[in-house]
This record gives sequence, structure tokens and C-alpha cells, in this order.
Amino acid sequence: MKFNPVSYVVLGLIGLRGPSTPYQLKRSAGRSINYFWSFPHSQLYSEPKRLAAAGLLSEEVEEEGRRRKLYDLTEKGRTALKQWLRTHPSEAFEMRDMAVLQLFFSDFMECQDLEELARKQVDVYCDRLEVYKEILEIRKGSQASDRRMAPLNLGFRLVETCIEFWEEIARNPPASEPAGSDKYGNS
Amino acid sequence: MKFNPVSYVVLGLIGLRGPSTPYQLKRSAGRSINYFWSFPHSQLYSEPKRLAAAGLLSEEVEEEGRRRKLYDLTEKGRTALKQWLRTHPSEAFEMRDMAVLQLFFSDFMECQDLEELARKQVDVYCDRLEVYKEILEIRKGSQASDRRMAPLNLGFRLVETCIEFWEEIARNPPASEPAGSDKYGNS
DNA sequence: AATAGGACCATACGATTCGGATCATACGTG
DNA sequence: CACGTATGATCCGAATCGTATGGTCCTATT
Repeated sequence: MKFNPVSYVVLGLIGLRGPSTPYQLKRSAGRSINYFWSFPHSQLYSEPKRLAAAGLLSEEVEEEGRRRKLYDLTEKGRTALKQWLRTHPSEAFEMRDMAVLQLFFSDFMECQDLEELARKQVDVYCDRLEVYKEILEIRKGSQASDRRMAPLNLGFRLVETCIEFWEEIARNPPASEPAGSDKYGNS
Repeated sequence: MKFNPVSYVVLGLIGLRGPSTPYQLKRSAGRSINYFWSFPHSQLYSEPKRLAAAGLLSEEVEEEGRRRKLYDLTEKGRTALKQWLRTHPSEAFEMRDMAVLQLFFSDFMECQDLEELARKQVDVYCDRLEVYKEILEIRKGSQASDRRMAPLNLGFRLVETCIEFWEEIARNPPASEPAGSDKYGNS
């Protein structure tokens, strides 16, 4: 049995929520985990199966209707989760951002294209800020623990940082050099 | 011919650097692009081959020695690059951060484990800040354009934000609720 | 000048992940 | 009931990953 990050997502979510079906996990993940650990939803169907086969989850199949499967932590599963939480990662986040990629190559863009890119990104991040606010609001209702709120706070600040950044770019697009041969340090 | 982000990474980097071998691309990407668009280096060997087959790059093979291949933009390639730069993405960044994932599940952690996690992350991001400073320093020497510097600046600020965040967590770990059944909104 | 060790460079390929296409079930509405 | 829409689950070809591996070049040492 080899673990991957999604294994822990599943174990952790079930730990927090109690017995869950894959679809419930998907919904839960969608408004939280996916913002700092994205993955395709199909894994939330295959992964619990794997974990159940390895004895970390119990599986109960609904007999009629959609044949939903209800998973719950076994002792073994709970132990694995706690075990994982004792080993701390030593890497920074990885990110992928198309817009920044384009910004990096923006020497090949017209100035107005760059401005447009920046404005669009401001919009994108403002929208996301709204989403965060909504979620934060909802969470205040349910009594989610401060610890589960913390990642949202980080997301929030990160998004704010991005907004400031792109606003500056939009307001005052940096000058381009007509991309020459080897000015870019190849060291 | 289907394009993917790495296609544009290759086209763009060669555009900036002029004729390049895959290894040179790898070096260049390592200290810049990889921070906001990570991918395995092996793609920098396979992708140029694909692009050359499609006529977007010219390929020149060194006959003896390491049989390095030197790639350069064709007109078609340069056009494709500019074309791409005119279509702006409308998504925010995707990120993956193990530490935040653990933070999200930290209701299952002892308080001191959480503190340790936070301290470790502070270290990680301080290290990265140093790296950014170095690169910024180097770039000041070579006259990289302001536009190519911009992504670094964003990275810098994002890292600062992370440092502040994790410092707060370390200083004052949020309270945990003994993770119950369904307090977490499943809406 | 021979050799050894380490850095540099390149590639292949099995394993994993992706993500959308698809299908099935339930539910609400008139 | 019939139809449209939301919910729920699964599959599978394609894309990506990432490491193992092997070759080449440099330089220090004797």
C-alpha cells in the first residue's frame, strides 16, 4: 500500500466529517481543500476503494438505488492519519499560474495586451476573494474550528497580495526590452 | 499538434534566449519559471522535439560528442508564441501545499506538533526568500527587463505573506476542537 | 599520461494521474 | 406522467510524471 496526498485527504476528511460517501467528500473538498491542494474528483471514488482494500477504511454498500458507498475510518486508518500528521513536510508550495507565465514572456506582448491581462487577473482574484468571504461567512455559522479556518485565512491573504500586484501592473505596466538574444542570465 | 503550457515555456524561453539546447532551457527554467510553473525537466527534452516536428522550431544536431540539439524559433514558432500571448487566461493560480493540508487537518494533531510544523514552514519560506534575493541580485547584473523581473516580485511578496502567516501560527497556535462528526459544513 | 571521481547532459519508459465523457438515478414541476 | 435539471458514480484513453540509467566531459592527483 502506497500513500499519496489524496490518501490523506480522504482519511482526513472522513475523520472530520464522520462516515461519508465519495460524493460528499467531493463537495467538502470543493470549497476548501481544492484551493490549496487541487486534484480531479474521480480520485475521490477510486482512492477510498483502495484505502478500504488496505483496511484503513470500512466500506458499506447501499443495496438499492445509486449503490452509494459509505466509508468510515477504521482504527488502522485513524492511526495512519495521525502518523502522517507527525511527519512534517519541508517544501514550500508549488504553484501554477498561467497569467504569471505570460507575464514572464510579456516582452513579446504589446503594452495594451499586458494591461488587459492584468485587469483580467484583478477581476479573477476579486471574484475569488468574494468566494472566500462567502465561505468564511458560512463557516462562522457552523462552528468550524479555528484550525480549519486557518487555511482559508492564508488563501485570503495570498489573494489579496495577488490583487495588489496585478493592480500595480495594470496601473503602471513595466517597460519591455525588445527581447534580445542572451540578456537573460543563463547561469 | 496540441499545445500545452510547456510548449509555450519552450517557445518563450527560446525566444528570450535565442538558440538553445534542452539543458540550457532546463537551467534557465530552474531559477525562474519553475517557481510559478513547475514541471519535470524531462519534458524539456521531449517537447522541443515535438515542436520541431510541427515546424515551430528548427533543430540542429551536434554530430559528435553529446549529440546536443540546438533549437531555434522559426517564423511559425514566433507567431504561435505571440498568438498565445494574445489569449489571456481567466483562472487564478492553482497551488499545492502539503503544510497547509496538514494545517487543515490539524485538529488531529497535538498542539506542539502544530507549532513545530509552523516553525519548520517559517524556515522553509525564509530560505526561499534568500533564494529570491540572490536571483534578484544576479538579475540586476544582467539587464533583465522589468517584465521578466515582475514574476519574481510577486513570488517574493507571496513568500513574505506565507512567512507572516506561519509566524503567527507558530506564535499563537489556534485552538483545536476535538474533531467531531459533522460540524464541518457539507453544503 | 593515466586514472578516478564528479559534474554535466540526455533519454527512455513504467507508473501514475488526469480529466472529461458518459451513464445512471433522483427529484421537482406543471 | 413526462420532461428537464441536479445529483451521483464510473470508466478509460491520454497526458504527465519522475526517476533510473547511461553516456560525456572536465580536472585534480599522482
